[in-house]
Amino acid sequence: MQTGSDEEKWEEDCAPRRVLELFSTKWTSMILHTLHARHDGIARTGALHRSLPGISKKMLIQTLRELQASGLIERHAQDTVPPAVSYALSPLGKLMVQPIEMIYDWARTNSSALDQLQPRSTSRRRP
Amino acid sequence: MQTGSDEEKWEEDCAPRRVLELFSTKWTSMILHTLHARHDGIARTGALHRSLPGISKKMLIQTLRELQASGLIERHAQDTVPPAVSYALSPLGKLMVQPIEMIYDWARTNSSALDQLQPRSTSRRRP
DNA sequence: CAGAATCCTTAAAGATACTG
DNA sequence: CAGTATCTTTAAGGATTCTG
Repeated sequence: MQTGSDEEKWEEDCAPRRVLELFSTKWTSMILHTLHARHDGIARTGALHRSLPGISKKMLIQTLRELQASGLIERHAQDTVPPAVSYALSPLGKLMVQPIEMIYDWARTNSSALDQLQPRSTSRRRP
Repeated sequence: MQTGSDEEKWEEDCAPRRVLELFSTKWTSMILHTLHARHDGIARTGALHRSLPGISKKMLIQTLRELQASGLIERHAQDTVPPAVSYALSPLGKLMVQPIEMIYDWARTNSSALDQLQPRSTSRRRP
């Protein structure tokens, strides 16, 4: 009994669920994390792409667009040729980085325990 | 520069990504959270169902099966009629509850800032 | 370099009905 | 009460090609 209101009101649209939605898109958290932890909050498209093993160009751009629409990152384009585009964490983005880093930190310090986690047998496609 | 190894090795299968995968299944975190926060770690199927607004019976059972296969919960069935089944957090499950609660706590204390988050326009189906 | 435009393949999710 | 069995729908993700 910590805060007083132990009778938590369960709405379908509560703050936790909104955050979880962000986590549910595969690349969202990884992009925000990489932007923060590897590029100090701002990076060009190509650099970002190279820092994210496994992502396709399409998913990178698409997720960046969604992050921009959500107000988590800002897109800065210099009208040169060839074009130079940077993506930077917005203030709201820097806030959202907090829970993401919490997860990353927790995962790293508990990585050995996580080895016991039985992996899900999804997408067992042969190479 | 905190830990020393700032040159983080990026593998596709690292601890953070494994945790994020759990978060990517819609109901996983909510079930674990509910089990922990509303039922003290153990609950019967029906009670759990009633505590999770919006979930279908199929998704509940299906996700419970996956959580069980991952070793996060244990299923206890009494062979009576009608059957009485309980699901309880395993030790590993209690561990995984930690990051989930971190997210929930963070989301609640930052709920006002989260209002600025532009919702994604997915599933705009009319009722 | 950055991105748009297609096409395609899978899962995730949900609705519904049936069973012991 | 707890669970299975189907059947749809939709979205997520990915591969590839083209453009300024």
